Amino acid sequence: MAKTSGSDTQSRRRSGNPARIHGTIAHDLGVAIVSGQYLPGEILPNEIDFSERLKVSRSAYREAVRILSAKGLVESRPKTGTRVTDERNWNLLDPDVLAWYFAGEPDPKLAHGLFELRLIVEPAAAALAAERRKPSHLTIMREALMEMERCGLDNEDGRNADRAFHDAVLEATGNMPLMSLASTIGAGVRLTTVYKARKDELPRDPMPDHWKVFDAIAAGGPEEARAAMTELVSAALRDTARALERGEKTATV
Amino acid sequence: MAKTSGSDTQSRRRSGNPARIHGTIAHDLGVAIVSGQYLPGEILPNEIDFSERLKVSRSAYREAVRILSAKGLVESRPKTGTRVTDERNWNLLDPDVLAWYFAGEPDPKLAHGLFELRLIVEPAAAALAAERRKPSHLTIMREALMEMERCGLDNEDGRNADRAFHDAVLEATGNMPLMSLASTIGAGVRLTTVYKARKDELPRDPMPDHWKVFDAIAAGGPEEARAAMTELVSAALRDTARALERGEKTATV
DNA sequence: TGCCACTTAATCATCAGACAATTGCATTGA
DNA sequence: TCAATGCAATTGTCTGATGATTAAGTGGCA
Repeated sequence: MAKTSGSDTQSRRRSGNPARIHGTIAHDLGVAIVSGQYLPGEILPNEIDFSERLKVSRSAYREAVRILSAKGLVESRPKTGTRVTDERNWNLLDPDVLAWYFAGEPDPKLAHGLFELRLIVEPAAAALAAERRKPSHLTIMREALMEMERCGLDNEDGRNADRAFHDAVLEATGNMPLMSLASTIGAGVRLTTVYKARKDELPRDPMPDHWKVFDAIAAGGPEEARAAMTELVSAALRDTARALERGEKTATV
Repeated sequence: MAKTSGSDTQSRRRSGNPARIHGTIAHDLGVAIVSGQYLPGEILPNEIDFSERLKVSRSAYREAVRILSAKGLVESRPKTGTRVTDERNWNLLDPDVLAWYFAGEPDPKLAHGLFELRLIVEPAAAALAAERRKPSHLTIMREALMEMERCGLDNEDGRNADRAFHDAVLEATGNMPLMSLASTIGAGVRLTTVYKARKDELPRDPMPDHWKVFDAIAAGGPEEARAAMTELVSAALRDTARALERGEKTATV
């Protein structure tokens, strides 16, 4: 277990808040668990020993465990101790858990799973958005795309704009469960831009696809929006596929 | 804030575990928040006062707040206090949060959102399952359906079997993010059987639709499975629609 | 042998109280 | 008007003790 950097809500609150001990412990332990450093079924050292080894108070450590428990990663019982739960119980849709997954080397299998989810959800969401979007949604989408054009996808601002666009589409559906998928979809979107950052490949311009989706949503054409989004995600998957197979990755995570 | 009953992982751990104080506080506070008793932006009483009022120690109360914070419901800062976050930040895909939502009167808008999600995800999942299911998955599905037939849907066992079937379909996709949606989809499934329990309406037999899905998955026909699942969910939505509009509900939650 | 009630010890759960760190806000001064 | 400063409220962290739960062992008994 090591550093503590990360963009999850635990180790670093939403806007530059200082790291709290329970948060950093939860982050570090969470990363250790999802990366397989502690296997499901394994039992963590007891609170006293572990908190001592981590050089923190028992209460701070316990709060960290509560966080992990709330996300389904561990389960505590008297006498038995705190054990890592079966992977099936992990709440993968939790933004922090997902962030912890991608803190290290992205798992190609999970990455593929995320793309599959995008391919299922985003076209349908685009169709719904085309029917329900309000002017404010269109404004957000337009500005996000313009920001993408201005920045490009080889930097953080551009990637955030990309994610903002996809978020806005989900938001425009007015469907709360779909909106909650934003962080998951966003992780998938980010994967594209990270994997694709291989310089030796021609960086296909993603903007035309994006604008097609936007135009369809703006025009109120559900099926056109669905088709355009399908094309967009498919293209992203194609661009990423080879890198995924090889498990390759570039610097900026 | 009142009782503390519930089937979430906080107030009652997986298998008859006794309720822990931090869990019951998290449950009660969580229900109070999602039911609008505390509005987003509102600030909770400070730890000392509130824990005193709740008759629990400050540490137990703090652990409860950590749980809520991990699920995105609240945010704590020194000096400011602990405030309820914007609803957009709530992790609706978290099994506990969803359970808390439906602890009281189900919100028709949310219920509709869940059906929409089912209509998007489940047909696609059925198609994937048809391609990838293993014999073990088919066994689980078959047994779940037989259990459904044996019990009917007007009791807890039958409803659990129903959910087990839908879970198994997601499981068979081998897609981790989709599997994590099981609890969310399950909540949607449960809604059907709860809303539909109006005795004066003819209880359409749901089994043929279910068997059609099963047969298609077993036969390895993706498109047949997709179509059958679409039909199943659509029918469930139709059956539920009127009750949803009227916001009616029956006893057993 | 096989089974049940009881004991035991390990671990988490809860409590109480103190002190530290953060931070929004008022106050002050230029 | 605005920036620097100090204050006070609140959460954050620490310490140490006691209670509750429970898996596993123990012994009696049929």
